[in-house]
Amino acid sequence: MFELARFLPYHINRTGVRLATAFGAELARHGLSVPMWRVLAALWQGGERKSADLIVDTSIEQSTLSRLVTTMEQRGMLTRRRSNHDARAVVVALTEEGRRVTKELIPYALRNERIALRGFSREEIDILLGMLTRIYDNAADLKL
Amino acid sequence: MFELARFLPYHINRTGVRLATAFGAELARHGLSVPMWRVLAALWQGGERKSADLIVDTSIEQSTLSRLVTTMEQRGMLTRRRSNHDARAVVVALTEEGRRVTKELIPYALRNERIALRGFSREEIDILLGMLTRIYDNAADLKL
DNA sequence: TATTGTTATACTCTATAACTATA
DNA sequence: TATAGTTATAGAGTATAACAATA
Repeated sequence: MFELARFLPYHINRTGVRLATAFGAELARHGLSVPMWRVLAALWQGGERKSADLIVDTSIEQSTLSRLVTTMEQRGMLTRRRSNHDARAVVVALTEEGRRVTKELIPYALRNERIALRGFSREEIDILLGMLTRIYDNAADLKL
Repeated sequence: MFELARFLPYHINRTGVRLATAFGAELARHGLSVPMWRVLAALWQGGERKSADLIVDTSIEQSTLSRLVTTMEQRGMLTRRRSNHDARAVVVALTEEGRRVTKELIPYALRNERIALRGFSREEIDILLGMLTRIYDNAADLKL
């Protein structure tokens, strides 16, 4: 009827916690938190995103993101400016320093991923990422 | 070099956050948090676990778990007693009320899982759970 | 001395709502 | 009126270390 060992959210959670804890320790040595890394990683491609996009990209809640961006702005990792197209929206962009620290951390992130996926074929990884995307999309229908 | 869309921790995190947020809303209507549900779910099979086991089962950090158990004990969901075999260890057990609320929540949990896994075959689910377990095991080697 | 768990502290993230500004 | 974001506040989780009890 209900077996924890076959319950998907259980497996997702424990795997996610383990990955985040390990990388979080490395991030802490660089003075960063995991949510900060998520913002940097989301900004890495393209270099800038609207706040609304960052909420989607990072799964960080709006008010948390707003203050996180303030902190990171104060530390010189990114800039915040109003959008030209819609002055209600805010565009967040990496600074040179933000790019530097992100570039410095990417090898650690990829190394951890490689270890986590040890023994997986390229094909298996594609299948896994596809499944996680399908679940993410399906879960949009879960009622709050 | 680094693509967020192909980065495993990114997919794990956003899927986990979405699942936890949706079920957390249901739990809140029962006066519970997601970590509380994790404790209940871990205790469901067998009805009791040592604190050290619960840390593994729930991925909740030791001091957080200790106070969480205190809260749940005060609310009558579970009991805490010293182990007979080793009086350093604490055994946590569901009360009748704890069993009742867990039993009440299981259908919601299973319903959410069913929606999240919509379109998946039984075979695919087995493959997915197997992959997540392999990643979890591999990730034990990540250095902190 | 080592292990299991509790408590204290400071910090971060979340949730909610009130607020500001722009549309 | 609606939308994007900020700020305020309270609550919950995390990290670390100090502490107590037991081995």
